[in-house]
Amino acid sequence: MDAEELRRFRRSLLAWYDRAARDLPWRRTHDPYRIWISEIMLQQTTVVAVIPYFERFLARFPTVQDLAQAEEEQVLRLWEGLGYYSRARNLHRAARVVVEQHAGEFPRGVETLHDLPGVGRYTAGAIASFAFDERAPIVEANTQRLYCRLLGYASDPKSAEGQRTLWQFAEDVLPSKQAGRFNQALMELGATVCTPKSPDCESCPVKAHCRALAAGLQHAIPKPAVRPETTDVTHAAAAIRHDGRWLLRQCGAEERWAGLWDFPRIELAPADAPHSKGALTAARTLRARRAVEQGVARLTGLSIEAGDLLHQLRHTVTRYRIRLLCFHGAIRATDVAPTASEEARIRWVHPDEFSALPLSMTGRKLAEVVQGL
DNA sequence: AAAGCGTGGTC
DNA sequence: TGACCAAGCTT
Repeated sequence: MDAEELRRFRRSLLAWYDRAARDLPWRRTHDPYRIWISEIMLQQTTVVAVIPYFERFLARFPTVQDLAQAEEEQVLRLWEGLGYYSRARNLHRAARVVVEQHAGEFPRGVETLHDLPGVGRYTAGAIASFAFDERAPIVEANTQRLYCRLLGYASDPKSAEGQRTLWQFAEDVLPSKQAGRFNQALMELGATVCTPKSPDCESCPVKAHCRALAAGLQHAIPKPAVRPETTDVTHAAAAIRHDGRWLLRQCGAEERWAGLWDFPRIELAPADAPHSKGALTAARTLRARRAVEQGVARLTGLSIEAGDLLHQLRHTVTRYRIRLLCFHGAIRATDVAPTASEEARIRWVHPDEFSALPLSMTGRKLAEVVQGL
């Protein structure tokens, strides 16, 4: 676009945003802390899912100081069910950086923001422009799709060349004033008009500037990403009660759901697991029980006996379809002591206290099952 | 630089 | 039911 077309584009977009903008909680403030929280929560997550988490999180941690002083486990507890839990751990770390290295004052400037844990190129630009009105470009899912269509960019937007092209456009298109509002308008257009499946080009305020529409390619652009196929896996867990309390274990740093609590759970070798759609034969059930006994011993240092199957469930996560077999379990001997590191990761929990811990998805589902026992 | 990381909604 | 998608970042 030449300078004149750029001016018309900006004017049309802002005029549309004036009447079409959704009223979202994080659009009612310029507080960088609140904007930061919202941006982290919104990473790969829908607006509808985020809103209740956002309100609850801010009520519990109104300032960056409150967040920095909290225990990580309490931060994770407010994140439970939102997914991508490294976001919560990074958020907590970053709050401590802001308090300790920036005197509790949120840093300005894309580069300083980018240094915070969990803040990448997009999020740094978002905070800088929304909170401080800096002229910082952004590219995320909505704007990536929008820019691709406006430019008629038909190659892979995720490639190095694609990213160079899109970030360059994101910068070129930004006005020198009201950059934050303009970035919001770009995203809003992508989210509500220039949508993935059936873009509403008829009512688009900038359709006159869209190369994809001019070529009739709005459905073919952007080029869809190739997705990895999902793999079937079987996990086995043990539900072990002692004095009315259940044995839970905190997932380790290298595991899925790191930092969250779950019933002791292992992945079964294919030989010990039922075929993905097949029935669980007696022989395989027995092998799964032996495997979960060994697994619990390794994870907790406790000797247990696995009994009948208590519950089965399926859960899909990223690229794995997990089939979970949960067995009743009983402590075999009381004189076995976990090592210190195992000890730190296991807890006997009364059902009334489940809600005080951040639970993994499988932990949450099984907690619900054992509530009724 | 490719792979890992969650969950819920929609079509 | 399953594929697709959502205000990405880290290693």
